[in-house]
Amino acid sequence: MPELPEVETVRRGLALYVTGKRIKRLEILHPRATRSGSTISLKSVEGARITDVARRGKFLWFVLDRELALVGHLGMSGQMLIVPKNSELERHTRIRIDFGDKKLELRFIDQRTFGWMSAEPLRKQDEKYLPECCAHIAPDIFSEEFDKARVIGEIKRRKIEIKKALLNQEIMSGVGNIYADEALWYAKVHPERLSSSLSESELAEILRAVKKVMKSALKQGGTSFDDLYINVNGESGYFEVSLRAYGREDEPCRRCGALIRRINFANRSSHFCPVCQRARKSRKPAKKRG
DNA sequence: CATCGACCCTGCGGGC
DNA sequence: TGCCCGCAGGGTCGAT
Repeated sequence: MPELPEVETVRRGLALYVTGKRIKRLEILHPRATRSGSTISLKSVEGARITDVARRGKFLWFVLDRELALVGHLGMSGQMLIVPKNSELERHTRIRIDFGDKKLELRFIDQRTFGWMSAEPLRKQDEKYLPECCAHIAPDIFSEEFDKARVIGEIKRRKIEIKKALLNQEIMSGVGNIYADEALWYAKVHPERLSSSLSESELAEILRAVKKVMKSALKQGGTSFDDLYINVNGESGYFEVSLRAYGREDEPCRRCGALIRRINFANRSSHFCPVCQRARKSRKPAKKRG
């Protein structure tokens, strides 16, 4: 369930260890660990030196000293761990990367195999180089290229539920099911409100909430580092104590005390306060008929 | 083109 | 105790 804050936490942890190192050997332990549709063999990154670790939304990649990037997506359950080479192989280890280090190696572990790694050519986009598989992903709210007015326009011109718009990585990236629920709770907007019906100020408020929620998660996620053993666990970044909506079905809203509701939404669920987050902005008393 | 919904996958927990 | 089913969900792709 890693969303932007978790992926950024992983990126920072990885950068501490891998920057400057050379990929000596990459071993693929599961056929689904590589991105289907990728044309370049993952093994072709062997021999490359890593100059940086970059991220856009939930995608992260090793910047290499060649016209290629090693991209990773954690999917639902992916983890990237820097662990002792002689430690027992976790059951769901999909990829191992040897940097020629005597003691440590990188392991990509992914129980549900929605995650992957891929060697991707670079494509120039707005004076920046992006891996091909990330070219369609919009900038995230912390990126320099983030354009608030454009995002608000993109949301307003669509006729979809606001939560769907928040989850659409081509409008704005990095937001997943958990932080979408949280942000909508803070902004007091019902997840099923039609995107085109929202005012500019409501959308600006939602974006503020998205930033606030992810910023505070990032702050907490960034504290668990250790120079010797970097546990960059994609799932460790959630702090259930601070969640206001997600996973709180039938628990009291921390603002008004009403019970949080859960509804089905596109193969998953939405959590919201039925009182703070009205489906319509104003509620007129129901007219009696007949 | 825009939007929707099925699908990929595994582990876990509830119901019986 | 053990089986079955639903649920968790990011991204992609085919259908409408």
